[in-house]
Amino acid sequence: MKSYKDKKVISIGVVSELTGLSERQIRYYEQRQLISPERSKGGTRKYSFMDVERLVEIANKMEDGMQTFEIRKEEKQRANREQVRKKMLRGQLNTAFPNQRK
Amino acid sequence: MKSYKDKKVISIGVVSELTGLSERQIRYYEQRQLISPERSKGGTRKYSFMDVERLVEIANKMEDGMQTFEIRKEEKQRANREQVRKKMLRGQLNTAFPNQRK
DNA sequence: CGTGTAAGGAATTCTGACACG
DNA sequence: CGTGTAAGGAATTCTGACACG
Repeated sequence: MKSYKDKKVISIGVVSELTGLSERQIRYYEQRQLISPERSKGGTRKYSFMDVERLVEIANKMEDGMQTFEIRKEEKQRANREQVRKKMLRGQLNTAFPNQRK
Repeated sequence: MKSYKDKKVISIGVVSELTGLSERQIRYYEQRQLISPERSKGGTRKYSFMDVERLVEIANKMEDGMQTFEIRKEEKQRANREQVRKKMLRGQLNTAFPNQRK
C-alpha cells in the first residue's frame, strides 16, 4: 500500500509552492496537529504528496471560516468511523465463517 | 499522465538517501546527461521519483561495469524504438481508417 | 573515467518572539 | 486565532578544483 504518495521527501519550500500556503501557515498547521511531517537528521521537515493534498483541503476549509480545532476534530471523526467500519466487517465475517484462521 | 512520479520535488540529499548514491555521483550522472533534474529559483536541484528509479537502474549498470556513455546510448535507443513504434502504429491506423480526424 | 574531498559562498530551513486583532 | 516579519543560527546545496588512477 505504501506508495510514492506517502513517502516523506518534500521540503517545506516546495510544499509552499505546491499549495500556495506560506511556510508560516504550514508550520502552524503542524503545531495544531493537522499534519505530521517527518524530520531529517538535521531537523528539516519532510512532507509527502499526501500531506500536500491534505494541506489543500485544510486551506479550503480555512477559507470557509473553519477553525483549526474544528478541522482536527473532523479528521478524528473520519478516522473513528473508519475504525468502526473495519471492526464491524470483521465481526460479520467471524459470524459467517467462525473458526477461520485461529 | 503526469502524476506524482514525475513531479520534480525532491532535493539531492533525500535522493542520496533513497538511492544510496553519493551526491557527487548524482551530480556527475547529470553532467553525463543520464538524468535531468529541475532547478529552484535559488539553483537547488529537484528530482522526481522517476529520477530516483532511473538512478537505481544506473547504479546497477555501473556495478556491472558499464560506462556512462554506454548507459546514455542505451537510453537513446530505447527512446528511438518508442518513437518508431508510435509512428508505425499511426501509419497502420491511417491505412485502416483513412481520413479520420483531418 | 568515476568519485572523494576540502573550500567558500549562497540558498534553505529552523526556532522563539513581537505584533495585530 | 491565524499569520506576517525581522533575527540569528544551523543545515543543505552549489560550483570549481585538486587528487587518484
